[in-house]
Formats: sequence, structure tokens, C-alpha cells
Amino acid sequence: MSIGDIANQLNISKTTVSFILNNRAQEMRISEQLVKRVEQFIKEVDYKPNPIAQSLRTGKTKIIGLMVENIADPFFSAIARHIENKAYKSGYKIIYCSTDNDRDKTIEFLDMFKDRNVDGCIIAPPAGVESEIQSLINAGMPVVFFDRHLPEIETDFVEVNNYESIQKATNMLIKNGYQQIGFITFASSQSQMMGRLEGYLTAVKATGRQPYLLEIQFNPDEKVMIQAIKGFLKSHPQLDAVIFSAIQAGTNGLKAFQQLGLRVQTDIAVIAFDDCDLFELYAPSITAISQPIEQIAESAIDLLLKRLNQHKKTKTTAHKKMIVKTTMQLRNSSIRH
Amino acid sequence: MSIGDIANQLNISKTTVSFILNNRAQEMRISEQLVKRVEQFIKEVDYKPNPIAQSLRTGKTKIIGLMVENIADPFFSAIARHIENKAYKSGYKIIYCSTDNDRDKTIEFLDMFKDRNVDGCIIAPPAGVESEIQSLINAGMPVVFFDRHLPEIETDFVEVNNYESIQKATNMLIKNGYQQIGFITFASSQSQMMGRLEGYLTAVKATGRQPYLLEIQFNPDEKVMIQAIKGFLKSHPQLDAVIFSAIQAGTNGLKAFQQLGLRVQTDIAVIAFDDCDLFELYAPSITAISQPIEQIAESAIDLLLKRLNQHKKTKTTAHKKMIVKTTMQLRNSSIRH
DNA sequence: TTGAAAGCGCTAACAT
DNA sequence: ATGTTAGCGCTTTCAA
Repeated sequence: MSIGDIANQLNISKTTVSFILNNRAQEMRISEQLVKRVEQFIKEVDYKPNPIAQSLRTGKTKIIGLMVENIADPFFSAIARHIENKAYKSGYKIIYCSTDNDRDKTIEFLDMFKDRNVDGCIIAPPAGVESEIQSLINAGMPVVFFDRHLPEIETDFVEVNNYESIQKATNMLIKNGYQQIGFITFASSQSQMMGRLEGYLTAVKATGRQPYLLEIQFNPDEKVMIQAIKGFLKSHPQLDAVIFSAIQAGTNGLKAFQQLGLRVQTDIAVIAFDDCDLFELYAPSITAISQPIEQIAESAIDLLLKRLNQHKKTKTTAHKKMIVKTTMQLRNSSIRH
Repeated sequence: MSIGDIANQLNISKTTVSFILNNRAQEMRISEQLVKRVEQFIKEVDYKPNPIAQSLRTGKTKIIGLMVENIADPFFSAIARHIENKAYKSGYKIIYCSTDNDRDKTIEFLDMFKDRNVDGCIIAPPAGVESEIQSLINAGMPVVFFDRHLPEIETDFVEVNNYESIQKATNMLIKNGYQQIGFITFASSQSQMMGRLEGYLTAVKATGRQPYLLEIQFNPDEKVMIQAIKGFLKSHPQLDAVIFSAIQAGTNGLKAFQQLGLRVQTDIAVIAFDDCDLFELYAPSITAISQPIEQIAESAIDLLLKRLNQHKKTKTTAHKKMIVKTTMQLRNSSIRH
């Protein structure tokens, strides 16, 4: 059943039907009566326009590209869920992909977004794809970053206050009397990881303390990561507190503690960036910096939808850089035993 | 840059270019030389065919619809990740959506899959959408179920041995001397949940014991679920062991224990269906039935890809019902203190 | 107010 | 072996 069939059956032209379908009946001064008749008929036969034909004609696909680091990561999958909710409500579908922070994969996906003509995209960008993203933007694609951003690229983004969050956490440990505070993170040049690292270094150096830093090469095999953490802990027995910069660092860190027989809180204080059930239920419970996931997701999709709608009217408004706040979930792991 | 432009610039016809692009040069006996020239040119200008135009013409979109219960659920997001990997390798993109086991939402998504002309779909179906899915299948859409299936619908599916897994777990508790074993699950008519419940009931009844059953109305608000579990535990103080039928039951169950001051292992033994870091790191560690997530995902996408390819040749081969096996992760929570 | 027709980019039947 | 052309279903300009 196509628009032509409808036109035939009602003995009118495709044009008229199309105008009515696109809510331009009034504008085109089509008689109320005819509009009613057409709408009635469309409902009767349950006609739905073919979105592919629409896309070919209009250049719009009503599809959003969502590019995360890894959809299996609870942070990103939670983000995906909230984005899905809002996007579908606005008539958009979502194509997702996981970059693993891999440059080549990312570039392939960016090409795919362009080829497939997605209307816009929401991206947690790895470093090193600046020029590709820039040319996407130059080609007119609305792009929103989240979780991190690329400083060279001028576009909307949503990020948390990474620097302040970790700085504050570090200062709290210092205030609680911890002397030798380690920071376990992943080797990364992404803005959010750099922010967290800087927050730690600033706080530690401000008190004249020595920083103890482990930058793990990210590895999907958790055994390798645990091994790296164990090595670091063994070679720095003086540590009385440690901050984990991300959820995988935190959970693998706890496993490393367990394997080494290190007792959290008693032997070593802990604060983790990102929160989860594990941290709440662990004994002792783990102090965590929780991100406002829903707010991040909603802001990202809102920013994108705004761009998608505004296309009709004017051109570019200034790009929004949103920094949203984390919350410290104060638990037992960061309190003197 | 379209196929027409290429044809013009090379002074040949669109057809020739199209045949070459679609690897039918040999079949159409196009000269090696011309093929080379065209391929060279295409590489030079980095031409990519417009997938939307292709879709309109061929009716194929190279898009797979993935319908899960909730993409934010770690089980489903892990599944999504593995499916993504394989699908992209075969040139398919994925549109995902979360049903929340809601019938109306599901039907909307099914319509969307049809309207959008996805080439096939992978679905964790809620109950009550049998006729809609059947008509989708009748319309020629390849459908693969996973995690659960709809008994009335004849199609490929992948599921774990739910019944045996829980039966075995229950028997293990019995053998370990536990007398009053409870089962905490969600009210659901889905095949996987029914299987687990039956496994429990069968094992308990076989020994003449009384079943203690809590069927929680699934509620996104975890406070409500915890409350339900607490109520059940309080009204059944005789329980010395409990089996959780799903991950949300397990984690919320642990929270309920904690709030009630019940000590796992000392006061009550625990086995949980589904595994996670929390269960491994909890003190005491929680015995869990882990699903072979990668195998489930790979089987599902393999089954679908097979259907998608076979379309070309013959019609229907018999539908595959795959039952894959869970693994019992034996830990401390199910062992007498 | 409504209709005819071009054209989005592609594939493939048919013609040469 | 290569070219011409219809048509997938839609939107929109132009004409009536």
C-alpha cells in the first residue's frame, strides 16, 4: 500500500495525499472535507509511509547514531537506555556502536554514520579522531559529545566535573589523615581521565605530598589489569589510601586487594569514581563518586534534538558546554577504622 | 557523487558501473580492463553507494532489529555487545530497543521493525505478543528469540537450560542439608522464568518438602522490590536457604538481607541465577549460576545471519531450538558455615 | 484547491 | 559486452 494506491482509490492525486500526510493541508488550502476523507481512509487501511522512500527524498532518516566506548559497560548502557527513551518519544531510532576507544573502529563508524545518513550523533569520542569528526561536522552533521570532549572541536558536549570531584575526594582523604594516597587509572589522553588525574595531582601536590600513580594500559582481559594493580600495590606498601579513577579500576582493584589479602578500610582506604551495587554492598561499603547518569543522557539527547529541530529555522547558535556535578556517596571505605 | 556521475565521467552507463559494484562483472562478461578502470576510479573518488537508495530498490536495509528487555541490564547489554561485534563484521547495523516486557511498547517496536524494513530481528519476547510476531514472521521477516521463547511460535531460538539449572541448584542445597528452601522470583509467564520456577518446585516436591515461593511484581523502583523481599523473609523466619531466580532478585535480595541484619551463609544460604562481580566479591562470596552470555549472543546472531543468507537460495529449513548450558559458580554462600 | 511530473540514487529487465 | 530505461515510494515545484 503506497501513497499512489491511496490516491487512486480515492480518485485524487498523490500530491494531495502527501500534503495531508505532512500536515500541510491547511497551508495548501485543501478542503476540510477531503482531509477528513483521506485521514479516515488512511486509518482504515492502516497506511504508514515508507520511511526509506522518505529518507531518499528528504535526506533525513530519523535515525540517531550513538557511539559509546562499550555498550556492555554499565555506565554506557544506562546512558543508552535513557537516550533511547527520549529519542523514541521524538520519533527517532538509534543505531549504536562500541568503539573500545579504538581509532580505526571509530573512524569506520563515523563513515558509517555519514553513509547511512543518520540525522545526528551522540558520541563518547576517543582521542585521535579530531579531523574526521570535524569534517563530519563541516558536512552539516549535528554532533554531541558526552563523558568526554575533544578540546579542538567546537560542538555541544556534556561532561561531569571530573577535576573537582577527584580533587575534593583527595582532599577529603587528606583531611581524614591519610598520608600516602595512590591513584589508579588508565593510560588515556581523554579529557575526562585527564581531568580526574589532574584533580588528584593538584590536591596531592598542594600539600607537598608525593603522588603515587598507576596508569594501566587498558586491557579487556581483567586478569591482566588485576595483575597490574597487584604489582603496583606490592611495590608501594606504604600506601594507606587509594583512589580509583573509573569503574573497571575499582572492581578490579577490589579483586586485587582480595587476592593480596589487603583489607579495605583496615589496611587501606578507598574511594572509587563511578558507583554501583557492588560498592554499596561490599564489606566495608566503598565510598564512591557517582555520576548523574540520567542527567548526562538527557542533556545529551536534548542538545541533539534541539540541533535537529533548529535546522529548519536558523543556522548555528553557540555550542553548549555542559558540566554536570557528581555526588559523593560517603561510605565506610574512606573513614579511619 | 552518484553512480550516474561515475558513469558520465567514465563515459559508460550506470548499468555497467552497477554490475561491477555488485560483483556481477564476470557474469555480465564485462572486460577485465573496464572493471579495473572503474574500480580504480571508485577508489580514487572514494565513492560509496547510497545505502538508502539501495534499500529502496532492493527492499534490504542491512539493519538488524535488536529487542531486549532493558539495554541497561548487564545481561542484555553484554548480549548486545557480542551481537554488535558479529553483526558489523557481516555488514549489518543494529537498531536496538528496550521493551520493559511491556506488551504495547513491544508491539510498537515490532511495527517499527516492519516499517523500517529491518532485514531480521533478534528478540527477547515478552508474553502476549504472539500474534504480532507471528504476522511479522508470516510477512517473511526472519526472527530469532533468545533468553526465552514463545511456545506457540515456530522460529529459531536460544535459551539456557533453566529448568535443570535450578533443579540442580535446589538439589545441591538439599544435599548440603538445608531444610527450608525459598525461591524468590518475579511474577512472569515467560518461558525462562517458568522453567526456573518449575525446576525449583520439582526438586522441592520430590523430597516431600514444602515450597516457599515469592513472586514479586516486577517494579523498576528497587525500593519496592527490596520491601517485598523483606516482607517475605520476615514472614518466613524458618528459611535456611533461598534461591534467587534472576540478577535483580539477587542484588535486591542481598540488600534486603543487609537491611534485616541477616547474615548470608551463617543465617541463610544463597544461590543466585546469573553471575556478576558483586557475587564474586561479596563476603561471603555468592554461589551463582552463570549464563554463557557470549555463546547465547553468538548463537542468536549466527542463526539470524544464516537465515538472512539462505533467503537467496532455498526457502525454509527447520527451525533450530538451541539450549545452552549454564555453569554453577560454586562459592561460599551455599556451603554450611 | 488539486494534479502532473520530476527526481532522490539505485538495480535489473530488456534491448542492442 | 554495454546501454536504455522503468520503477522502488516519496516530496515538491510548477501548472492548471
